[in-house]
Amino acid sequence: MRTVTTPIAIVGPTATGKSDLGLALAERLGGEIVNIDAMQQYRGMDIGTAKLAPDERRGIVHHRLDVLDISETATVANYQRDASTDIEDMRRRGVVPLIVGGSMLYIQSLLDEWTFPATDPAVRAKWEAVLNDEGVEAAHLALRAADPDAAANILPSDGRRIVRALEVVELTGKPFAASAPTIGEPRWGTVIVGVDRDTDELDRRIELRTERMFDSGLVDEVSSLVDSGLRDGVTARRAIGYAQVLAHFDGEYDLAHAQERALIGTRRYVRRQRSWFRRDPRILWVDGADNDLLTTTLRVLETR
RNA sequence: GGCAGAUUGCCCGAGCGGCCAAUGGGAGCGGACUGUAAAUCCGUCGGCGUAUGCCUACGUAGGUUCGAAUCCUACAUCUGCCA
Repeated sequence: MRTVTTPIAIVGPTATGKSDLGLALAERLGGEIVNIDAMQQYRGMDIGTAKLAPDERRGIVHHRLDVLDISETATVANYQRDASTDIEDMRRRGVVPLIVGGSMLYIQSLLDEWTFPATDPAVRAKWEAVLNDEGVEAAHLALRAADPDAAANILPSDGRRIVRALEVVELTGKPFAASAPTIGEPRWGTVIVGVDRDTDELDRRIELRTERMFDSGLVDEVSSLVDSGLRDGVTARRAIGYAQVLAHFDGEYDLAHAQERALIGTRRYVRRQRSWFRRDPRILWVDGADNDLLTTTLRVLETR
């Protein structure tokens, strides 16, 4: 049974209307927002991440927003720790935590109490060097020797995940579980609401939104972020929109093409989000196009 | 007006007599996913349907051949050069 401080998560593909719903619920229920979008954690990444401007936040407190410097590496484990602290504090204060965002891994690691093995820059650098110098086959071979089960579960071409597995095995001396833990009872009894929309309609929204981002200064934003170290980091520069504008700065293609690539990247991101969320049976889906989404959502919440 | 070259599946682009429903890439669609996750990676990709099967397809129409996306002819459209 949902209580006053049971967290509510608003998840789903990008551009469906999660932020608005989050705000409406926060106003109605007396809540605060916990952002669960990896890229919106970055200070200065505003236009391209569709971040709510301070004056659009209707006075609602937002957590986990603008908490990272552009050159810092965003990590799930840090997010998990910090967001948990925020949420527990809110519950003590009698505030409803509204967890709003679309970063799939972040959501699940927060609500399913995943424990992430440690990381070590030196060890990771070592395996990354193997990956870069000797190739992905060599890295996979190394993993096969160190942890056959993990190697069997990670495709021989997936360099990123091979490196992480090698890192974990070396640091912990234990095998790396290369698959996600089973979906269980959500932490804090969190109610998970998913917002989605008809694909054609969502595609149109994404197209409009991308156009608006480029028209309203995304290029300038990226350019000023470059000055403050965007290229030095490893996470922020890969964000959709930012990566394409950077490629444009590097002369890879013209601006129109950058915009086109950003649009396509967003669309594909939506597909990955859906494919991830589809397997989570706990999600209560609502339609972002609903004329009275707040009422519908409140009704859905009452069933829990 | 003349000469030369082009026309391939949703898009780009290989193929230049049989091994072609047609290499590649992109898009689309599906999937994986434990400290970069807006990341990283995989599959699929004419239709029917699962059969060493049928149908429809390489600009259009006809022809040569046992057999054509590939050769020939005409037409259409586009591009370059000459007028």
